[in-house]
Amino acid sequence: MRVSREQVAINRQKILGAASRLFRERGYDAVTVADVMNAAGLTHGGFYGYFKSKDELIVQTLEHLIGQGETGETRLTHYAARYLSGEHRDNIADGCPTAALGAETVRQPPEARAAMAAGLRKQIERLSARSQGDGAYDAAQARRAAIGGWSAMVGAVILARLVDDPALSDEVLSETLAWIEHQDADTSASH
Amino acid sequence: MRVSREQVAINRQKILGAASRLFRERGYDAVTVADVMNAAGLTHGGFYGYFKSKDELIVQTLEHLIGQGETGETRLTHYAARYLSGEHRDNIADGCPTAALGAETVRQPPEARAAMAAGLRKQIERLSARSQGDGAYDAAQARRAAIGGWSAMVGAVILARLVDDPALSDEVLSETLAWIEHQDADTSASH
DNA sequence: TGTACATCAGTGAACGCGCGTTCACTGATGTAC
DNA sequence: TGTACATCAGTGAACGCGCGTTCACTGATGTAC
Repeated sequence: MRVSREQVAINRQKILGAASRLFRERGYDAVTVADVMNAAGLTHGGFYGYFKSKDELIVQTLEHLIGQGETGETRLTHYAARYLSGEHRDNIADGCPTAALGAETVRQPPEARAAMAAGLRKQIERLSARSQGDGAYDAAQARRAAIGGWSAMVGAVILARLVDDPALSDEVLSETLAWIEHQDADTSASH
Repeated sequence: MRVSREQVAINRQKILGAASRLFRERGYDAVTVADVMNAAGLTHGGFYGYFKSKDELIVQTLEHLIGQGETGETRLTHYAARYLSGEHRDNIADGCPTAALGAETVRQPPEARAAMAAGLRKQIERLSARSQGDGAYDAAQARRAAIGGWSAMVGAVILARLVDDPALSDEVLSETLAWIEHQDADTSASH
């Protein structure tokens, strides 16, 4: 049964939203086209009216995820405090796409990697932008802190999710946060 | 055709070796049982004489990888210099199992996660063990540096492999290394 | 040490299942008058 | 504004393929005498 243009646009968003959650939760391979369509309230046959292939869905889902620009905190240590929380670790379906899918995206189509790379650039710039008033602060140093801090955040969340012992998992998050904070305090103070 | 006991032991090692490389290179799902057996010089039918299932192969491969204790450098910054090199980034098949497979192992059997968790503990201890002669050096601080530094290494290699722009990829590696070195110098100097 | 038989590692065909993808069909939407 | 027809979004059965796993068979190894 045909459906209004407006509904088509809504359904497209529903499909991308469902794929965004499912891919992060289970990885690309373990999610079927039927899974995504069912989660969006449709049947699998209609999928190819929206996307040419599952690969194209992967690419567009990543672009969708990267596109929805994160708002809010950009200061490194404040950002890290939220990123390295138990809530983020435990909510992979709504969490950072890089931590959930970055490692497997290496083996995905070039367009998928390109979307992830664009996200990384964006993230480095976001975290490099220091507050006003430290004009003397070296831009190169801010960029270095953004790259190093971001690497540590992504790695720590991956490790914390991997580990089966809750105490060790918590320790990875809290110690990495403390390490980033220490680094940041030191760097900022050096001017 | 039957084969000597000795040959069986050799074949088992060949299978684990082939699986070690293939899983890191392509991920668990994209590697078939037949791929592994062919790479080991056998045919797929013989697989179930060695392992109960593909899942068991995954677990035993991880234990095999974790088990072969890394020798060599344990000082954080020296270790990081090798880890954050272009060679390591470009040789995923022989590289760090955590960087290659850590993220997807979250969705694998509990035994697989347990093997990875054991590897993490080992790695934290290895990198926490400071050289003799800084007895005054705080053990908690060494552990923090090991956890933070290791998170940054794993994250950076994953990001560097993901990114399609070679310049940005190199920058992620070198800046993360510089960041770890800076952190370490500062921490060590504080005593 | 030799011989005869039992064992069992490896082979390759076959099975069953689930997945991505296609397709004929349905019926509501959009459009032309 | 109403009516008649064309369009096309969504459905669900079906297809083809590749994968994990099983199995009957083969022939070299291991063992008992």
